Amino acid sequence: MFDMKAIRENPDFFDKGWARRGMEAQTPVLLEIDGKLRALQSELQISQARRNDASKAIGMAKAKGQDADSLIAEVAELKKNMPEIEEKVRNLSEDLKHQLSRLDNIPDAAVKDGGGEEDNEEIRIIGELPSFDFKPKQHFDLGEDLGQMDFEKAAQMSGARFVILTGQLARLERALSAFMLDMHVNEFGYEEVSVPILVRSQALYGTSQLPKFEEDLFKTTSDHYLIPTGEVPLTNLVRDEILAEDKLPLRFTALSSCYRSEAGSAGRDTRGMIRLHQFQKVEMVSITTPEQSKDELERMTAIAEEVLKRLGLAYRVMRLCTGDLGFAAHMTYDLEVWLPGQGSYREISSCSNTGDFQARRMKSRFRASGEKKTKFTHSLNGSGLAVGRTLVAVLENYQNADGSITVPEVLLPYMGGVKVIVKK
RNA sequence: GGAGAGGUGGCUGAGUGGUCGAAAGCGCUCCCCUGCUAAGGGAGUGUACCUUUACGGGUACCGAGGGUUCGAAUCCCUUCCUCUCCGCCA
Repeated sequence: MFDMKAIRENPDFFDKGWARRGMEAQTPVLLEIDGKLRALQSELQISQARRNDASKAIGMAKAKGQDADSLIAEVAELKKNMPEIEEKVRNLSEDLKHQLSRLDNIPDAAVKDGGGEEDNEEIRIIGELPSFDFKPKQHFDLGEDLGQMDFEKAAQMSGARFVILTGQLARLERALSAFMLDMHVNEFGYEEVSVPILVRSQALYGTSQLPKFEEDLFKTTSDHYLIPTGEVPLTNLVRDEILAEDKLPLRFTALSSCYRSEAGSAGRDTRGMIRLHQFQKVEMVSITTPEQSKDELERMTAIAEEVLKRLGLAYRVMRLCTGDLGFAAHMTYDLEVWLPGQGSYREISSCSNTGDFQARRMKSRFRASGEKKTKFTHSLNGSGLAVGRTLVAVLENYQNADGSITVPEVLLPYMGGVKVIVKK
């Protein structure tokens, strides 16, 4: 969401930004609505001011027992046109808000122009690809052979794109979550939060999944939505807040289930745990000042990378090009982990700086001490990491010739003595 | 689910149709006084938008959205939320 005043002052900047995403110039329409709206607002305000003055005079006259009929008649006359103007103002401001809420964030200058995934920039490649003296299997074969990953039972009760983990694999998922959370909380200053999974539309509007992407969400009969990411409740923690500058940055982390309808991805990643309707994710969210957000994105990305490093997983860091950048994102780094079974890199984390884009939507502001004016905060979100996909990565990278899985060393404290996951 | 009560500024809490953006207290900021901590005195202290070179002026907002009225924090309707009791329940 953007400040209409900023658009008014520098329309070229915005049109150029949107052009980089392949969008047409938006400001002519916006400026036209805005111009009409402000003209009518001024007109309305003049009438309101006169009405207020007259009403006060009526009050005073009546208090003194004087006759006020002529004043009342004057206001009645004045008010003849007001409802019409009021309605126009209401319609125009709703229209403007609607238009603004559907416009993508402007990409950072550092983001490369591009059409899609294929144009993303490779920033760095970390870790050595593991070598096997046998043909590495994919995670679903490994999991099913271990007898602890069941897609059929899951399909029976829930349909496609669900999984059931049992035994050591269920424990491994829990271990991964706990390992990640402990790291964020104990070493990197994140506050752990336990969040609602069901939220109302306004929360999703704040983080900008709504109004444009409703089809990607699950909705309940009580008009709640299931969160597609922990970003939603974590970022909404500062909705309508005016924070003291010295409290920033705020850093939150949460483990949550995430729910996605995967509308439009029929046929993609149909096998396995890569793309499910429900998955676990450890999310990081930072609320910062405008000056801090650039560095905070690097910091957050580094923390997500640290999880992969400690797990001994090879990965690469991609900076998304304009064509692949999410709606709310100003700049995004994707972390892609190496999956030897699949023989490719797959996204396991996505860290984004949204600038003040979300903050404007949810009115999250801060004030420097002594300053009178408030400013919008910046918000960032990143996976640290997607737990389900991390489990996939561990299985494929730590598989042995006999189909067993060696537990990565950092997870041992969480595995209750289990060093190797074997068939039940 | 049933029955009630209530949502006011950073906080507590007045205010049931008229000069209320809102008393008072607390907190906070600045100043004064007091030979350092304490106490006291004075001034200021919501958000957003429009307008103005500036000083300033205007509008809206008392959970949210409608309505009544010359005039609404106050009356009416809808809705969300909170609390109490009962029921149910992890």
